Amino acid sequence: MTESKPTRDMLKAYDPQKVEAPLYQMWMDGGYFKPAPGEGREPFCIIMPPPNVTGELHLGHALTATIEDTLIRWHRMLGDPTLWLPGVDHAGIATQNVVEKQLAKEGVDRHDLGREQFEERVWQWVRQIRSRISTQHMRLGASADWGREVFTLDEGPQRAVRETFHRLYNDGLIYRGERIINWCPRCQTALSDLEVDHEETKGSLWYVRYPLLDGDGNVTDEYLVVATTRPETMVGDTAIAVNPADDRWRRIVGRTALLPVIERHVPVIADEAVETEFGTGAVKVTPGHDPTDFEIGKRHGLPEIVAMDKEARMNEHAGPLAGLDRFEARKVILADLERMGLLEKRVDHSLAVGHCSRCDTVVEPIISMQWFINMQPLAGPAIAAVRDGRIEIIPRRFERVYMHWMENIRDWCISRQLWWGHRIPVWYCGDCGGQIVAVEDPAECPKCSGKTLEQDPDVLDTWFSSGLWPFSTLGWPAATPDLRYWYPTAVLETGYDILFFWVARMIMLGLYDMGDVPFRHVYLHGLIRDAEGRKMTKSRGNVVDPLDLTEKYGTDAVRFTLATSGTPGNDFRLFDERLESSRNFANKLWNAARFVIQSMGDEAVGMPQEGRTVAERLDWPLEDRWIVSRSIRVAAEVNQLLGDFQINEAGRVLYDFVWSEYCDWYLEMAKVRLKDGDTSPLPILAYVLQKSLRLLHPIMPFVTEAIWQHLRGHVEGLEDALIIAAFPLGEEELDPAAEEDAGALMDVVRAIRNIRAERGVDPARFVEAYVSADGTRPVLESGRQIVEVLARVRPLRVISNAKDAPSTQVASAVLSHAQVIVPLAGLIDIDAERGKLTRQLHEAQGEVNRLQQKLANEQFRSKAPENVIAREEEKLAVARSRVEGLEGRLAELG
RNA sequence: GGGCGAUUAGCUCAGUUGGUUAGAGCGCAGCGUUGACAUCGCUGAGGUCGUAGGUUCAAAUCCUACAUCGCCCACCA
Repeated sequence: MTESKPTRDMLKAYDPQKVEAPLYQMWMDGGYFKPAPGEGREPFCIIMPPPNVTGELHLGHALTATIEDTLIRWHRMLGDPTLWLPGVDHAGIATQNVVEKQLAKEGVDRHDLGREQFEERVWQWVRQIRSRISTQHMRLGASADWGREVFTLDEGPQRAVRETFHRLYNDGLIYRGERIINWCPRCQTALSDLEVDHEETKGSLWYVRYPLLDGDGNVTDEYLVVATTRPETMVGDTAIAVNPADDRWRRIVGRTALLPVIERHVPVIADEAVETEFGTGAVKVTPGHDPTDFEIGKRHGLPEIVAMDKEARMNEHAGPLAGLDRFEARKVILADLERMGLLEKRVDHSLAVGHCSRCDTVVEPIISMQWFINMQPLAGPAIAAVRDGRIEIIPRRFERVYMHWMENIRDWCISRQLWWGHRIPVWYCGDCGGQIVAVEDPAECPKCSGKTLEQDPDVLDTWFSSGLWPFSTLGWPAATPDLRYWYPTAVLETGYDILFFWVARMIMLGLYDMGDVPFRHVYLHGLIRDAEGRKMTKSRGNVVDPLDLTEKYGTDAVRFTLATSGTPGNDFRLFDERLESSRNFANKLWNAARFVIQSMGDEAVGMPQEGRTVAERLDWPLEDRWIVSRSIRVAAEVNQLLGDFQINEAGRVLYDFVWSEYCDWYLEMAKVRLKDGDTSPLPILAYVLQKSLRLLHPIMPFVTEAIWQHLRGHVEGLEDALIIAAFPLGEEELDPAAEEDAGALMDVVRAIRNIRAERGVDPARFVEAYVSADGTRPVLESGRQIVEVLARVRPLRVISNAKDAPSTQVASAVLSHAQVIVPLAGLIDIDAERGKLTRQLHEAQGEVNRLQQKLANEQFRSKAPENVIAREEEKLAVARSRVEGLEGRLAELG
């Protein structure tokens, strides 16, 4: 293709707002987000957790997008066929609530509109939000294959839902029945156990007397005291229960008590579930309004009385309480009991009250006809999949959490009395009363051919369709090539807060429908908190819009911050300072590139052709060998870290390499030659720069691509776009000798700078310096110019013996491989100098002693691995030479 | 009631099979603006790795207990 000469005038500061949108467009136009075939390489697929259509994306989504995009871009650059499949979730109850709130502002409720119109109203909302969500993802740089975006209510997923329901039903795993469920009186629907948040609440425990009856049903003087936190549910009592092993109560088991207020006769029964320690050891049994009591009731065949309506108002079974709100009813019945002399006492008691996770209303346990999935048969294979490693959860500790939940799993109430969602694919025949479960809408009753069919009005829990997501998005139940190729997917990445809601169910349903796990790795990220460590919530008003951040700091800065602020599974706080530092990093990279490009002539620079082995690099200048070796090491580390999902560490390694090594040292070293008109560092500058861009691109796609496009006209052999450029693997040969030698050289520079700073030498002034360095002498000879320029030394005298340097009016430093002596007439305080050297000598001597002891230890000698011993010996040698050097310096001082 | 996480520099956090003198960012102190970057550079100060035991040649890292904070799960009504 034709190389257009890109402009060399890069802006002085990186301006994200100028480059991001055009670059994203360029990637889209290039079709780079679509999977490319990769010969013999394993496909890499991530199904994006579908954001709810309840509103804008929040920081959690930005974190998800950053982590997933990083992995996706990395694999794409590795040459793997890579698919990131985006989607959106209809989010049944949550979305319905959002739209209902809007309606409330208009003074209407959904019943005023009717089901059809209400649904249309929700669809309007969905259309609006969906495009906003995709746009936001694009602003974050998400390289998802937008052409495949799926919505949970699309035809495909709808089909998957019906198919799965049908299969589960036929296998006897879905059933309909009257069970006690969690009812939200505000949302007016059943909830699953997971949708109930338990809040520790200070409440009361009331001790109520229940008179006992004699054999003829007459009230006696005897009574029984039961403790309850919910006196209003008394009206639904159908028994009193005590523990069968409780001697205090054994004699009254079998007798009958009189339920106060209602005056119902209830039996005293014995059941193991009753704790003898609690209250008086006797409890009221209310099967209609308490899960435990429901179980007791089943065991003893007790009547079940539901004494509340859908809004949790007391109903006709509540006697004198009928028509009262449940909390009002509590007050009334307590007053009645008090008046009747049946309220013995009240004590403080704290209890966990269930609240609707969507609207925070106190949930009412209530008996209701609902659809359930029998989970135990599904949980078994899902437990096995994690246990035998077919699925790995990162971090590993969540595997235990997962196991615990799975092993104690309870049936899942999947029906919701909502209008927004997947309608339950069950029809009831008006003629024969038959129940039809079908994938396609039935035209007539298969039993009686009746035509008056009515579909179940309820919808499914929104997580039912989410549970099918890894394969419903790929075409299941159709046997599509996509499904065959991409399933099981590689990684499922999401917050740990939806491990049970979503991850666990995908695993169970994936195994059930597909016969294979839905993904190999589950990566769980932590929650983002505000700078004070608080959870971000709308009510607290501390929610941060990720797009505000990208506007302020640039997308790459936001991504880098999110990617490096925390470790898998741990919450982290978001700080402005951190974002600033990330923004500065992007700018640093930009300016380093600007310098490199400006240093180049009109001729495109070729990068070093040789260099895979150290032998090919031996005649290069030391600093070139050093930075190239470091870049190889860093590339290898980054691949390793990304493979281990340690994105934060990978980011840190790259930050340090680019800033502290490439910019702070190599660029400055290269300038020494460049200033002399020597262009020989250019190929290395270009080589390390483009390599750094490749390595950073997955985390910081915009600034790296922007630089790449500038660089392309100046450097030969760069791919058209960084997004599809090859990722460096770091497989070339390392050059440890160069790394060590360059390290020694930098130590000398640092030591001289230190001396200058401590003595207050005028920064402009050149100083004379002596370096005695036996082993590193050739290094210093060849690096003389670097030391002279970077430490402002003139001249640098490399000597073989420290004694050959002046001994008066000098400042000195003893390094592991060299001694530095800087004559500074008039600036030296001998006492201070002596004090400093003496202190260092003490430290060094201590080090020598410690190492000597360690090495003299027979246990250590015999048990520690050889390389550890060798390293300790090397350390001892270094420490000894340092001691000698320091003693020498002190002797010179006199 | 069970379980999990955190506790490392002034602040926020890294530190993944136990093995240099425990690191970074920000902040702080001193110095520095003649062409990459003040969104910068140089130099530096700052930590008995929560406490107490234990295992080990060797512990921030493994084990036990405890403390503080946070979270999850749970049918003592």
